[in-house]
Amino acid sequence: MPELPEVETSRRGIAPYVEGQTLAQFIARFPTLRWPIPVESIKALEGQPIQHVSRRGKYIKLEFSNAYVLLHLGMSGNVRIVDAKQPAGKHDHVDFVLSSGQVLRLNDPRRFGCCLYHEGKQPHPLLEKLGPEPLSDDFSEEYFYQQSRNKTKPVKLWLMDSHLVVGVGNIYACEALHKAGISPKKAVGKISKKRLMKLRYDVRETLAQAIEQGGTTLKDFVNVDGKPGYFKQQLLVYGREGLPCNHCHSPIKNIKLGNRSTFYCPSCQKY
DNA sequence: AAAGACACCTGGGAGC
DNA sequence: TGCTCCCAGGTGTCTT
Repeated sequence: MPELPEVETSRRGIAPYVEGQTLAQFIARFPTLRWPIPVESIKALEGQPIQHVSRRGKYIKLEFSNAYVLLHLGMSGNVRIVDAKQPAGKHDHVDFVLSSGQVLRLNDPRRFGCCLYHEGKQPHPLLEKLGPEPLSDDFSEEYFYQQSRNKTKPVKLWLMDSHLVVGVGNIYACEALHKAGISPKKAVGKISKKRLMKLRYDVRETLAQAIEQGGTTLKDFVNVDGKPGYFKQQLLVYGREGLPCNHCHSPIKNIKLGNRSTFYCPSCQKY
């Protein structure tokens, strides 16, 4: 489900209900998501306030005074704020019961997400090697250009590598490349500086617009209010195989790149 | 060093 | 109706 805009939408949705609340109780109904849930460590945080809900890439951090809980939504996860009396449904694996009587509830059918504990000065190992935030100044023109040189990877796979930049998943990689008019197969090292700068701009614009729209709902993504994201209406290529390109009316193609579906317009994105 | 394959897991839809 | 097969918003790890 979630790329950066969906995670940010989730973060913004839960923050007002969670920040400043004390963790009254931690409940894990399933022992393992992608990795085992460190139940004892997180339970030890009971009684402490959750000071801040932040985000790094596609990870959500629930920050306590001296530790944080790291959540990832994987492919199918979502977080909701529900009343404590609401019975847990299938795949409602984790509850953070709050002093308000509400619950931050993590649902993740495929269990590709995670719920981890971390303390100490160093960042969690999973966060350590992440590239810059795409909407931050660290994601600079110079950085983007320098990283691209002498690389033979198809540009789409390069864009989706979280060591380069975080948060760009399959949907937004396809969309940004379409806006930039670049073939997803093109070796990134062979793309001119001018076209790369356009791509960098389009990555940022696509993500920013999707955040504004509350993310993309393909199937079942909902924000904390239970509402879908509205960016799907603006998708230019993703999921539009065979339909006419909005720009040139050629049929959109779907090819496999790195084993992921890749939608593009073979006419607008020839090179 | 870098690219590619594979792994993890459930559910929905297509086709028979 | 029900079976099988394929596909899905991610990403760490192992193999070439």
